[in-house]
Amino acid sequence: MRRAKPYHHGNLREALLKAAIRLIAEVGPTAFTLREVARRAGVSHNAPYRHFRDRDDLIAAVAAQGFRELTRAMIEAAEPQSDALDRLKRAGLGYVTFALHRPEHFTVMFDAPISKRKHPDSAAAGEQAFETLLGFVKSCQDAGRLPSGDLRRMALLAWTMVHGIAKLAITGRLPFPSNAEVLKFGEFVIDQSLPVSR
Amino acid sequence: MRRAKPYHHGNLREALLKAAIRLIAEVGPTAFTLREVARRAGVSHNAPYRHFRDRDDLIAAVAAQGFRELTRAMIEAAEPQSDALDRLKRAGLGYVTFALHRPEHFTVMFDAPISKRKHPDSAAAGEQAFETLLGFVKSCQDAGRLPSGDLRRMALLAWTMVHGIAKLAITGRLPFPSNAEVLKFGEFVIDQSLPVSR
DNA sequence: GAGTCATGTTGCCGATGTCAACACGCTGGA
DNA sequence: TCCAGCGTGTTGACATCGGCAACATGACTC
Repeated sequence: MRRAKPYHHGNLREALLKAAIRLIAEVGPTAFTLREVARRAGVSHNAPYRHFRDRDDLIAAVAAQGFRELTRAMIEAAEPQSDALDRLKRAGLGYVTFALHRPEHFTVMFDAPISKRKHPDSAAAGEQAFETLLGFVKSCQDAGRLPSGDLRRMALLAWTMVHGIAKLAITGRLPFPSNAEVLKFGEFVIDQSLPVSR
Repeated sequence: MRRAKPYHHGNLREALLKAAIRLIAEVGPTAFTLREVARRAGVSHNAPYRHFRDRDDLIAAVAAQGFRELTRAMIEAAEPQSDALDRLKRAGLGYVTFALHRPEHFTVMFDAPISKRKHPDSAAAGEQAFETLLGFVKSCQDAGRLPSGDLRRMALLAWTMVHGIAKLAITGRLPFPSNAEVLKFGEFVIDQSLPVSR
């Protein structure tokens, strides 16, 4: 029979990360507290320091995890489509959808002051998310669905659009009552701004 | 001869607001501290409570002030132009420029969790900023420089663009080393996405 | 079987937000 | 003219937080 409370947790790092993500979703990145995370993981207030350098380090880990999930969300959203341009659009809407479903997590990823130097893994995960979006744009160019031109610039244009919508929606600045309407607006913006030959 | 330290400050509310804005610019919205603001204004740590309900209330006041300045920045940026479309573009670039020059202040305005119910003045200032942008779009429609259509939707499109650029640039996500290049990219995005008849 | 090291714990520190009680001094009515 | 009331600022206290140091536990190695 197992001890009710073994001295060593076994997989504390994972548990802390999960608890942190849930706590941030509940109370927001500002009210988020290292000690509360420890409490929820059932360990003492100092146990987290064995796995994360400090509060910011845990937050950076949360951000990195978020970027990985965002990358997957875009890929999965594009999956069902076969046309390159449709795939790009879906990926963009997947980006917005992720932000709508996990606004606090998204906020941590983009607005928490995370030093790239001190948290290179988080930065790398962020760049991979962008590279994913860039891949979809490149596919469009290769398939002749978008004008060949400065690839990076076009990807940044797409990113600007979806990010703008996501941030405005999250902070309650868009006058749309439902996520569905936000996404409809998202489609409008994407269609409007992509330089598809018309 | 005046007392060196009169018991009553005279204009403490203004002084606190200014100190808060400067402090946020220096250390960011997260590290921002009520007590440090009081210290800089030369009053005790509890004096601010006579003018602001709590920390969030002061932050909301900072945000409101920021929105007023943003509104003015857009208007002044548009000023020199006579063509309606040029005025809209300049206003948009003014929005981005404001964000680039005062990133922490901008962050407070849009990313601090400010309750609209508890801080209606801040919300009102934010809406006025949007109404200003909307006015520029309407002028374009009236002058036939933009297709007449859903005015609000078009204004939201414009807002999405400039906000997306601003946020990405502020958080160091755009690969442009100078503000000038960010603004050049901004022009590209605006030209690309505004449905000017071509 | 003993020692070593990663992993948790307890105790402590200074700083913060906020509440309560008190101090000052302007202003207006007797 | 005086004093009472009230707006404004101060002092003191408390719980909580992030983080450091010292100690406890127990798994793995030789």
